[in-house]
Amino acid sequence: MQNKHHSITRALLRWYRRNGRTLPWRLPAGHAGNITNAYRILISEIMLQQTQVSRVLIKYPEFLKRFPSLRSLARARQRDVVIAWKGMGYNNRAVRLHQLAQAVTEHHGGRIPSTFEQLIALPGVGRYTANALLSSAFGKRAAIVDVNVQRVLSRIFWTMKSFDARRAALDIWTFAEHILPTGRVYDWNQALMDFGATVCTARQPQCPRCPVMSLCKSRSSMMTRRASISKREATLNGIPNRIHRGRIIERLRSVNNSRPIRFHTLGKSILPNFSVRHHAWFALLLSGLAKDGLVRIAGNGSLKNNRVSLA
DNA sequence: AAGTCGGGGTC
DNA sequence: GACCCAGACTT
Repeated sequence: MQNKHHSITRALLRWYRRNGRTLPWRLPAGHAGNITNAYRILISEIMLQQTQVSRVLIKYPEFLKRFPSLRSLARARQRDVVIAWKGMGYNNRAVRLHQLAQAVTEHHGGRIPSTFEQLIALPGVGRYTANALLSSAFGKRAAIVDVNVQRVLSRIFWTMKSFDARRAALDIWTFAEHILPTGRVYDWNQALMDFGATVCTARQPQCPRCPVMSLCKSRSSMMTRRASISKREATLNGIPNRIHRGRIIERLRSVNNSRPIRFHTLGKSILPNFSVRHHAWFALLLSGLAKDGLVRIAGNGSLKNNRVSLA
């Protein structure tokens, strides 16, 4: 069994050397340990949370040009960070990233910390991102489990029948740490993610191109492990509230902050037929955005005369 | 443990 | 039109 792990590790590392993607935030295979800019890795990791590589590739250079260093990011106004975040989605990430930069400036002398406990204490940094930074920015031995690793490992080591998605989600971290190679951890982590993104894909896995097919528990089972049924979200006209939230932020990006937009004007730009019956719903969205620290609501008098801007 | 949080590409 | 995505955070 131990032998099998090693065979798989060897095969995937070999595959990665030949087929790994070249990405602007990544060191080439076999070059781990070179000097890396932790800030650049950080930006990539935050951007990549629930966001495809293809989109990050577009926004990454622009953002780095706008905020070349952690200090420049920490010094910036939050709304400028949110504006620079345009097109990325999940705008809360921009707020937390800005807070992170300020926390690092204040508590760590402007240097991104390099222990798990310090990293995971930072806003917007969870178990995955903390370990990804340890592995990618600091060359430490840390396992990571993202949606790719989750899928690749569960397919290789579990059959469809034996796979319990709920249990596996918890145990996969333990398992990933168990099979983590002693050396070349950085390449191994990158290899798992590239392999999941290009061969062992979610929808139509390219098993004929797989270097470990003969060792894979799920080979020939024709399974593409389906994601769990998505839940119903709160919607208006069938459009989830979070999409409307995004549209509000997008509208506010082009609003001069010294001249906040009126509640009613903002509403009409989001919903063409905006009227009184939408007021409660719209106010709920705005208060949520305010609670997240994304917008500021200046209230004077009635609801419809409130003025809104990016925080 | 379940909900919430974007947006754009793909099939 | 549903699925997918280098997750984090709240309740």
